[in-house]
Amino acid sequence: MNYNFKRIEPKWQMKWEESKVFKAEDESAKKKFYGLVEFPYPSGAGLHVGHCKAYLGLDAMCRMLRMQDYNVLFPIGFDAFGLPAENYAIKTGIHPRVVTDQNIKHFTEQMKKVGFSFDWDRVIDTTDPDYYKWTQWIFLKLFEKGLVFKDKTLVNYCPSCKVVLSNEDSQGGKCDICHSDVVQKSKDVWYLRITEYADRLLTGLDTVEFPEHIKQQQINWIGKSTGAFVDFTLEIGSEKEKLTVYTTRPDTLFGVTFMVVAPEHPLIEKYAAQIVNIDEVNAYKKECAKKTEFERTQLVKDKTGVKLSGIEAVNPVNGKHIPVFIADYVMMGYGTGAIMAVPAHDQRDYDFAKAFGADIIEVIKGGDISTEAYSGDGEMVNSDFLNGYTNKKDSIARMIEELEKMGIGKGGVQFKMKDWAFNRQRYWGEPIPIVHCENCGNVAVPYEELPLRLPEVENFQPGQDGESPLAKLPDFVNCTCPGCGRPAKRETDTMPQWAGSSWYFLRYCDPHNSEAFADRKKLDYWMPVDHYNGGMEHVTRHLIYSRFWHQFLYDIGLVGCPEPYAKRSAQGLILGPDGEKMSKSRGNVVDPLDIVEQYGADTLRTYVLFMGDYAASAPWNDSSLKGCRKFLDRVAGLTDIMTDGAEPSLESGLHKTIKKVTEDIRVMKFNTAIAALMGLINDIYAKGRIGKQQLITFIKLTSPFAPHICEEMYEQLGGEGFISKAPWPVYDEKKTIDATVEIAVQINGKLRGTITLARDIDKDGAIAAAKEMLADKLAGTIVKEIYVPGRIVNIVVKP
RNA sequence: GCAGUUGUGGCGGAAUUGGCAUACGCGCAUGAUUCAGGUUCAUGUCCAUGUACUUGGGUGAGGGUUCAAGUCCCUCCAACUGCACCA
Repeated sequence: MNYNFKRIEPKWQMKWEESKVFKAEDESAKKKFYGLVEFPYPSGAGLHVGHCKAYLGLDAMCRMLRMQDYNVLFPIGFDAFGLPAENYAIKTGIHPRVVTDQNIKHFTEQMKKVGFSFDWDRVIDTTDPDYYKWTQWIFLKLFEKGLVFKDKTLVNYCPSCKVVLSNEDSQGGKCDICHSDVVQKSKDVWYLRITEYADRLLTGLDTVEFPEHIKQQQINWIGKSTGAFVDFTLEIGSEKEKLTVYTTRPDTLFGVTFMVVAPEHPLIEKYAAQIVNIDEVNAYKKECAKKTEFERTQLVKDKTGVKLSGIEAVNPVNGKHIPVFIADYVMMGYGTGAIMAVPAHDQRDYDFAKAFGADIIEVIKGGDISTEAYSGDGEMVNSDFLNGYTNKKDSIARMIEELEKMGIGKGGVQFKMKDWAFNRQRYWGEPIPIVHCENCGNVAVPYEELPLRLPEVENFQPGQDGESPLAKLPDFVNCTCPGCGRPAKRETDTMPQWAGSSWYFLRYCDPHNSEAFADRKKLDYWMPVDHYNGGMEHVTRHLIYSRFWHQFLYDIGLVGCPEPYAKRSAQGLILGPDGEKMSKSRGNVVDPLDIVEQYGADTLRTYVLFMGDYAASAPWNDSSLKGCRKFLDRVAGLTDIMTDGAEPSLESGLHKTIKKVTEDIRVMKFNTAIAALMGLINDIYAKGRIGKQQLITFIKLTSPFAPHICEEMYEQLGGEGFISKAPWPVYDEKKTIDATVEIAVQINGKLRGTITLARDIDKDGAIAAAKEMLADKLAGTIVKEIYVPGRIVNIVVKP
């Protein structure tokens, strides 16, 4: 057959669309499979080869499963809220809606040209009011259940540009845009109480099939630690104040020689009048405020700080008076913002003690505290009732017991994960459906008023004091309070981009529902997602956020399964031909549509999946791509050597290949599946002929990778309907087993030749045959004879 | 620093989980087809040695277990990714 992809590919793409070949049925007696890929942000740059790799893996899998008679849901959509469209609007004045619609159209065309088997009737767009209505609805449910709260926090703010800056945009304490000094400004922030779900997010991992390294990243991100809260007493002149610290080693309490509080700790303002060196302290605070989080963590070695003169702390277990410092190695955002310092057994405290001349008291034997802190195990000393303990677990348990008895502390846990800051001072996002009323406080917009539509604006620049552009619209801001009917003001911030993607997999189950975010019956049928593939960059934030939303919806009885994703995988990056990460500035970007144009979508598809281990990154290679094109040319050419009857000598290889391809696609080993097909086609050409039915089997196996050419061949061979819906080949186990096997023959583990023997030969027979072959090489006495059936004979001799 | 992953030909990568290392593809070499380039086809291609049959060596380095190690154990080294003063 003459392989003309420019004619074949559009032809089949159109037929698939017209016949809705990939439409998922909401009711079916078939087994269901829900394959999910991360929906793209429709950027102006268009489809990237990275998108192609991410989608092609599951596309091949879904194509095979459909042929295996599964009811497959393989949807796609657009995560279209976000900064690029807004920044473009600021620059050009073109509304983000216009740009987003253009980009979605462009992306859709491009994806169709690659031949993904998406169900195009289920496309969703997070910026569509019919969609974000339900994003807002779920937000209000969270609000209703007390999982949304407002708090003040310090943000980086540029007084000149009047915008809130991210840490990245404010390095060195200077605004990235105008280079004026950035100040720390107190700002109201909406939080989602995700920490409430921290434990659930951890334990849920035991019930899902994620690769170990992905689980580990989530575990690290959540960052659970167990320890204790201990109350110290501060003496400030004649006043007393409780200061609670969090520690993972309460058993080292007798080794505490000073305390440290974070520079932002409220204690300092509260007792400013009593702190003798308050000027010095304030100067230090100012220094710290200038440093970004990033810089603070860079200066790991040099410990800085200031002693709080006029304040002393009392160690609750021995009554010792110890000094209190502020230092920026203690973070306000973790634990209680204050620590008890045990320099003998914590390297940071040790470094600080050396720099500031504090005492170092050993309470665990085993190290040399004259040179560094010792954090290993050992016998407890200088510790009153803990003396003699050698096991960390026991001494910690005993100390917590004593603390609780004395009423000065208790066991507790801490998480690194913080509550989720859920507002942005931006235009192009879901409006937060809250009204501020002087009388009633923060009031939810009534459910029936959703969606709260994003109003039209003329100017997309942020407003005064870094407010959202929405704050400039009196018609939007001024409203009446849903509670008391008095004049009130709307929240003008919008949700972060993570919002829309936190539940999109639910909407795919029932994308056009106007009564609910999805019909419960349909959710129960499709959920959980059977396989979710995406990038490594999303395994912490997006994956955790969406698990959290789903767990919440489960708790309030709106979804039927506790975890949204049964299985997760992550594809590796495609690097540029130079082995570096693809980027515009490097000029090493490969445009998938160029490849489709020049070589055809089937070549692109086959190559991307053949490149190497799906989960590993690999550089793009044009020559290797041509190799895949050659393979497809050879596939097309098979019709020229086709015969009516089957070629018997191909049967065994064909059945082995069915087995290999079927198993490999299921576990995402696409590269070896394609290699097996290449091996088989070499064999077919060597034989010079292939039977018609054998050829049909071969193209069915190839079709998940190169669907267009296979559809075309299937049609020419008289196949009914679409190959995409044809039954997947089944292998006959008997035919995958050869009657004879080649067995390696070794002496002392070294290969000395091979012999071909009957598969079912017994040990004696195999060894006898091997000895016969080795007759002239067997010198010395035979010590041992090993036969691994079907594999190897090893004869151990001693000279 | 901590955690995770990975080290196999000139390159991308295979290896039924302890059993013939380098499947498949690229590249390269030789030959055929072609006016020529390209394409296509055939053969070869881990390294060393030999005319061939052969014989050594070989999976980041070093050691160990085993009849047998890319695979298991110990000690290093390197690279990548994530987190990072988390008390």
